[in-house]
Amino acid sequence: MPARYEQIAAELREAILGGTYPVGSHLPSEAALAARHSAARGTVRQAVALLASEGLVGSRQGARRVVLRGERDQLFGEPYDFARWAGALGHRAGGEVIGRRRRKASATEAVRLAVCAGEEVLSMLRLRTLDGVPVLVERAVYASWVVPAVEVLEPGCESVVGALGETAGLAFRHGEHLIDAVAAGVQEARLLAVRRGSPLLRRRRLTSTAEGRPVEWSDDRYRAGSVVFATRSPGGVNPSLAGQDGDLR
Amino acid sequence: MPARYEQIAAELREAILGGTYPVGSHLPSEAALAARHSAARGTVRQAVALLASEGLVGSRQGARRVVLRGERDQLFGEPYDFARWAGALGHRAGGEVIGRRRRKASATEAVRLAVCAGEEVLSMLRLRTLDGVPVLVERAVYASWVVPAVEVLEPGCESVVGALGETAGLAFRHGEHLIDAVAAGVQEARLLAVRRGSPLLRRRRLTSTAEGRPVEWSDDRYRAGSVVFATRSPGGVNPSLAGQDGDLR
DNA sequence: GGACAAAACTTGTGCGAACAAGCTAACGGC
DNA sequence: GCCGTTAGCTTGTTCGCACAAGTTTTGTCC
Repeated sequence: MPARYEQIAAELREAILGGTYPVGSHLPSEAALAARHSAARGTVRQAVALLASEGLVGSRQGARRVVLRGERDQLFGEPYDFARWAGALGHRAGGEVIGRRRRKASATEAVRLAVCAGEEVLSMLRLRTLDGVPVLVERAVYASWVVPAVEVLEPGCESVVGALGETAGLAFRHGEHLIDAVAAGVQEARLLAVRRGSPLLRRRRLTSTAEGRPVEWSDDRYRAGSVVFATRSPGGVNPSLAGQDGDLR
Repeated sequence: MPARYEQIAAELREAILGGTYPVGSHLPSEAALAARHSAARGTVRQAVALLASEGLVGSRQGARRVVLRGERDQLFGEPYDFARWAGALGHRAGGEVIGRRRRKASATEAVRLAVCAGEEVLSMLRLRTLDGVPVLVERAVYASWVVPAVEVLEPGCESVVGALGETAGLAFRHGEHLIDAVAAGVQEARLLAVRRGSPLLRRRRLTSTAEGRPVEWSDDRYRAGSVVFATRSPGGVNPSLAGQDGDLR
């Protein structure tokens, strides 16, 4: 059973999304909510803090909380899962594994995955499609300690992260994203059916366990025009200067 | 004076960044921190929750908190300010205003800025440079209620947001970002000194006051290779399908 | 020594109270 | 009617306590 404050948050969230509290309207006061749910004010505050972190409500000392958004945006805060994401948006995800092999970790990969340099990792190249249209080239590297669990998965498996969550009982969260634009190379142009040099949106992402242990480091390149990344700010999108490999410094 | 939990958080943050608690090490227990600062455990929990939201520490029920990062990344959570950002990274920001005029808000702009459709807004086109190299074309639109405050600023003003914060006493935070890749058009190619069709990283961003009132809606296009956007996940980067205008749905 | 069980420790959740700080609306004087 | 003051409401911060749930260490038995 979820925690009490999560229940209250879920109820409020549904009410907001369902239109009971339209955008711009005020939420009931914490005292009122506490009375309604027979909970302490602190518990209610935990609930609304959750909604605030999702960007649904805003607050100002002294004034009642205001509803800022009336629609959920897709999968906020959840770890990346292409298949689930596409499904939630009513589209059909497909794809194929172009290549999969073990090799030694590069210096950057070793740092990202917090493994020793030269340790063996699993490298995987995948093409993802949306409703049959190729939209994404994914180059993922898995940390050595999950390689056995990943290798037993059938190559056609659509969601490595999802499957690992079930078989290995691991909870994931995303750690970091580095986003920039690059020109399509020869291989990407062929796979995505675009001209060489046309713009691609690149996202390098690190998936970690809930405790912060890195699992997967991936370089994803999206065809321009196919997807838009959305983010809200407390949580912060921050430009940083690009180095040779665009690492954070 | 900042709140108690912010002081404790700041102290812990400095200790982590300063190497007192190296990456991978454990933080003292909440009880120990509470005793050291003569504060209640709840207050300490608020402090470490802040650090956790910044991605500096992780936690697991029953086990001590672990330090996840030892370096601050640039300006996390702060509202966008090109000049300040560049300065913090040791680079010289420059730029010029190409155009500035009042006009009626488009439908999208009206929605974004939460003003009535057709209301007058201030449109501004700017070229930004880093160490003399053009890196960014910025097309910003300001909500009518701040137009007077914006117009009195000299055109050479490097930081509109910063200036408004000082003159009007407004506190800002970012609301939303939409990030994708586009090909350079004729104007952008000329301004950024790249070939037409070469990849640009586009970020459309909404800046709001702390209470959630929209102030600025801007379409920023960065030359590929010049910047990388970084973000951490609780706070969420979420791909969404691209519509005609890439709006969230 | 090694495996198992218990104890000690640590974080997660929840309650209730109190005061501070800021906002709103009602009230009263002009 | 208009405006300033005031009283009441609402959120922000802090305290202290208690128990639940999970982890780590200790200790014991074989």
